[in-house]
Amino acid sequence: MRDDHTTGTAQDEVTLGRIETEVALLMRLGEATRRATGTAEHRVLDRAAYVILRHLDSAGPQNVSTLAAKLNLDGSTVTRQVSALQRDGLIARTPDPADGRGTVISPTPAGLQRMAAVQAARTRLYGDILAAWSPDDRETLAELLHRLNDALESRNRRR
Amino acid sequence: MRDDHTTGTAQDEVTLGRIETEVALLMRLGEATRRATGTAEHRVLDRAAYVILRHLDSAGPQNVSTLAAKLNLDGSTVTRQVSALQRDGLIARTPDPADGRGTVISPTPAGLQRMAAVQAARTRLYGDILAAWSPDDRETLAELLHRLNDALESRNRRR
DNA sequence: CCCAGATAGCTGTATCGTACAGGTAAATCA
DNA sequence: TGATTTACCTGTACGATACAGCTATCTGGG
Repeated sequence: MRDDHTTGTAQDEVTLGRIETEVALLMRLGEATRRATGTAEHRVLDRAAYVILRHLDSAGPQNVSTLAAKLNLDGSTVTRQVSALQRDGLIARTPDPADGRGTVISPTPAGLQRMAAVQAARTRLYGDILAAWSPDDRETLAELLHRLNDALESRNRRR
Repeated sequence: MRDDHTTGTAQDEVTLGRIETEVALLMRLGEATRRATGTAEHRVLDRAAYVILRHLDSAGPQNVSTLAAKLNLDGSTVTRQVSALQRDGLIARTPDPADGRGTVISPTPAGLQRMAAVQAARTRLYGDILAAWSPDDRETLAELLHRLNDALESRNRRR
């Protein structure tokens, strides 16, 4: 990459460009990995379902709109995801006692179990991928990714 | 399922779990950001088109199969992406002089210009998001993401 | 108390990215 | 040269998503 861009210390521009590149690449690779890994056996839980179950697990039962807002998804999308999850017995819908329009979505034991299995498989996968890394580097990666996500999230919220 | 995995220290398991979580989150946020950012003005170039143009830019003109292999995509997918790019004047197809079955895909000036614009916008976005970060931290993030991608890629290739 | 608006969720429809199966034409090899 | 492989395209299907429009319910000002 040449120094196309003037502003700020050139070095910083370069670094930002690298980050942009690497994030784009990671998204592509992550998708490919998920596709390759999932197709085989745990086709059981596609990406959307997994994030919904994770969120329900960590944030507790909640209704569709809340879920949609948290996940940055349209309500209709979540409605459909949730329907599929219910069909598969992974979540339950109960009428919201406090609001006749709402339904509260909660994970079923089967759903939690399924989610945990996928999570464990993914964690194992990362263990495999990062086998050669030092604990320190892993720690730093986790930390920086966390901060990156925080930054992305607060920026998304701000607009 | 505690230390199913032996090798190491519970702490390491925890770190792997965090990495798994953060990567999943990043993919979701990245999608959301792209959607939010892109819709407004540079709806000009969706994700798939962008990665294709980037690849053509960095790796030079090449035919559909090569491109598909590099991008971990099915040939038919790339065929269609390329058709759309051609329709929009962003790439050109020329018959492969060395192989009558093949077509060589190359970016047009318009395509490169468009790609550079999107790339610059994204880089600017990261500059914005990471405004509060020290150059050192940015550098480390870029470096670790690069190593993570390398690891993911070689793992994908290996199977 | 009632109605006007807001909100929760669902359904219809559309788009995008992707895969797989099957076709045709060109290349290659035994 | 004929069988096989390769490169690409087309048909079809699916998953994830958005937006628009619908119904049922809630809520706040008269």
